[in-house]
Amino acid sequence: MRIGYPCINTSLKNPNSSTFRLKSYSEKRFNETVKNNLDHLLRILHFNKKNNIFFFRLSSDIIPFASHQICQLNWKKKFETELNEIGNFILKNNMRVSMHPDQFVILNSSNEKVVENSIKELDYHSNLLQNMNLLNDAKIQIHVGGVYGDKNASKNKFINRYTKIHECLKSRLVIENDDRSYSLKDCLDINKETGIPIVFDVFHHECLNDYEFFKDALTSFSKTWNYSSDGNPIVDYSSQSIGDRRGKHAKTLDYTHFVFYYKELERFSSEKSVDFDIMLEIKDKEYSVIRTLNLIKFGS
DNA sequence: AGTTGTCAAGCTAGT
DNA sequence: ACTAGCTTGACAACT
Repeated sequence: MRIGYPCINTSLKNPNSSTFRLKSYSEKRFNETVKNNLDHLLRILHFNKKNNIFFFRLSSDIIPFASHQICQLNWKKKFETELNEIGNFILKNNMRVSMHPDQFVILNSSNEKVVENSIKELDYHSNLLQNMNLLNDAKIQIHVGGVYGDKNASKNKFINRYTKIHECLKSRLVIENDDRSYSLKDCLDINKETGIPIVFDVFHHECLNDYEFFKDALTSFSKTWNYSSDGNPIVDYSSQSIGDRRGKHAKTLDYTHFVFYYKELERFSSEKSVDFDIMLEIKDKEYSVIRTLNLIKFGS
């Protein structure tokens, strides 16, 4: 079971800008920023290795404006060396990475322009992972999208759009249950039609579920993964930030809450011979991962 | 140096 | 009607 964190490492300082405004776009700025981001990513991966962290979510901002018209540079070619080096490091160390495109990626949107932009953005994510020569276990996770007042119609829209995307992207794309619109059960309905694997977010599942037993949820979601090609089923973990609005992530690890889920996963794992990878969506990032690794190793 | 308004992109629920 | 929140605040202009 690998445990990881998303996008940012709070221990390492990034001395340069990681992105810029569209207004500030220039080839020079672009090249400097991408170079800096890739160098920094490699530093994070080294940090992770040193701390026995083998799962990490790559920021979508590594190549700024990659899917925007303004970006006409062949960054895959220009940064081939860096991309290869990062990919080799990940593969050599049996690491896994994933990505989570932001909220503007809506495959089931009723606006064709939004869909078009979404596919461009997904292509960028797919190209980035592809150019690092990563395995198909490097997933791109998105939410199902909007409801638009008719969930069934919107689910079907997702299914139709998904069937039309190209195989390379398909081999990486996965959906995640969200906390307000599409529950695990909704995702399973979509999986039945498409075969798309499901990332199971346990916190979202607390917020929105269909009263299923937790064990049944684990069984059904893990079955959507073809372990040999997709890798271990991914679980997203976070907990409620106390006193804040429902769905807001906690700033630091809720020890008891995490242990409950970890033990459930561990038990399921040994019974069914399924291994999971857990993504900790906690504001203090690698610090919480290191705490959980110590907890598992030393039991305290 | 520190503060603050704004940033490519969508959608939902809460106020 | 407006805003917080979302996987992650951070850039850039201003004081």
